[in-house]
Amino acid sequence: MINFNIDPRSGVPFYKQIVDQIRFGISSGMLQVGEQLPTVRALAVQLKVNLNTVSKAYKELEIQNVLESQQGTGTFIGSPPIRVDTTEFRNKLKSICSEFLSVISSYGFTIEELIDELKKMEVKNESQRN
Amino acid sequence: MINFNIDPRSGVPFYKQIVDQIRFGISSGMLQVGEQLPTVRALAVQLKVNLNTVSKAYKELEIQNVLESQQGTGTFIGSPPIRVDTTEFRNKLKSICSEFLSVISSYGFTIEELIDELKKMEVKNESQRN
Amino acid sequence: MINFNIDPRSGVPFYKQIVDQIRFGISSGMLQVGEQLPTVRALAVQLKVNLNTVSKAYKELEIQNVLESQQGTGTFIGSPPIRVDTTEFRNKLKSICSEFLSVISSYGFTIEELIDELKKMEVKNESQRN
Amino acid sequence: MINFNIDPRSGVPFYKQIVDQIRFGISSGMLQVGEQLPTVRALAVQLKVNLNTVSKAYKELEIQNVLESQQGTGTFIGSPPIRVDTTEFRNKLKSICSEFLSVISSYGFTIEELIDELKKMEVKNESQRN
DNA sequence: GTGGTCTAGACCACT
DNA sequence: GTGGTCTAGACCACA
Repeated sequence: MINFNIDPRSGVPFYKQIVDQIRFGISSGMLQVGEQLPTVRALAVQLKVNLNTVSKAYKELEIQNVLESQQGTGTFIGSPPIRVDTTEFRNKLKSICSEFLSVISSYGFTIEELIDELKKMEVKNESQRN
Repeated sequence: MINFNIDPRSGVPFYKQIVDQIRFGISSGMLQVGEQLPTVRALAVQLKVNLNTVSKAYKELEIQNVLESQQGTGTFIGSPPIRVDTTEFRNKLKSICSEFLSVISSYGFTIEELIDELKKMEVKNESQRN
Repeated sequence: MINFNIDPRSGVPFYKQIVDQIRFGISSGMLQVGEQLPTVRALAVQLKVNLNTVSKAYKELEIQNVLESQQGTGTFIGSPPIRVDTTEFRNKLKSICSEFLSVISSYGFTIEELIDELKKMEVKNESQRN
Repeated sequence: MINFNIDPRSGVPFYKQIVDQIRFGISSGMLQVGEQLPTVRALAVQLKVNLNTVSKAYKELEIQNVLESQQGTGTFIGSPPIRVDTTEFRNKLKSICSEFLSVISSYGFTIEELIDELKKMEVKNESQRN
């Protein structure tokens, strides 16, 4: 189960925030394979967003085989996809990092501080998983 | 001097790619305080984008006091801002990291891979600076 | 709500006139935190300027954290920033005043006339706020 | 005699900064009617700006009858113009004030603080004149 | 319907 | 030749 949460001020599209939280929930172990997600309607009410917004998020994850919908029963976590390690994929990582560094440098943080912060989070995540 | 480069397929707005590269150039030491940037026209031609797009990028950085433009003279790297270290600031780092982790995990990358990638960039910058 | 108004003969850029009026609206209490501004299209039509011009004005204020835009939703007044009171800040006020005095004196106005005019504006704002 | 001074970071055009300083010098009593100004060449060297820039400033003030040039002898302060108090003029004051308030509010200052600062400057100016 | 981005092309202001 | 502004019109992303 996830504690969903939308931040309207982050600039990240609502539907994408939902997508990200589900993906993160899975990769962090908070969401298990086969587990049922809240209904579109329930989540929309909870997050105070439009029904279409939640629907869009679920649909995107279905297309990517992260979720599985069964008519009349609900939406469930699918089995984890096999990781394909193409150069295109590695470049994606680089480009995300580059953009990210731009953001943190606009706040005056250094790469070192960033790595330190990420390491803290890494440790925290591991302890949660055990 | 920077080797500017636009990737039209990345989905990132052109003007933002320019902003990112300038920010990255400054934080990595490739661009020095007072250094002149290419003219808006020259960069527009080089990147094969419209003049306004470059102008928009320069303008954004000028508002944020990263660049300084003088009509009739050119655009230059401004002096770096003084770092104010409040708890609010540290929290900002956490929230950015958190959002960022959500993005990378949605692509299936782990925190470890991310940190490795960032360390590479850090080393690269340092060797460039010397 | 503001009664927007563009003076094409003032020499001040259109987008800047919009920026000024929004800023003034906020500091005078005419615009409240969270309040929605006219849509870019609506304001463009009303002022008979191009959509991009309004967009540019909104964007500038968004970069400065004065406004918050949500794609698909609208543009809203953001919360005011926390005031940091350094000596550097006080000096900034002096330098702005100095530059300003230079401008008004170039039109033949005296400091006294200026202060009178500012006081009128101050009073006007207070009565509007009640 | 004036201590001329150009601030490239202020955003105000160089030639306008010169114009403003001369006008302010006159209205504050630092420059007296008939007094000779530095030659175009001398001022250009002193301020490290282009010769054309100083020339443009002097020419603008000549047109407005603030300065008088005598070929071969130099440039002098002319007699003060008669103040014409049209409504157009009063509106100009209002529009300058409005723009100015926008600037100070972008730094988080209030009208009250501004008026206080201006009053201080008023007193200072008067004591200088006596 | 909302904001975001981009182009092509024009004209202006400043150095 | 430098940056600054504006228009008209197009297409995209989001709620």
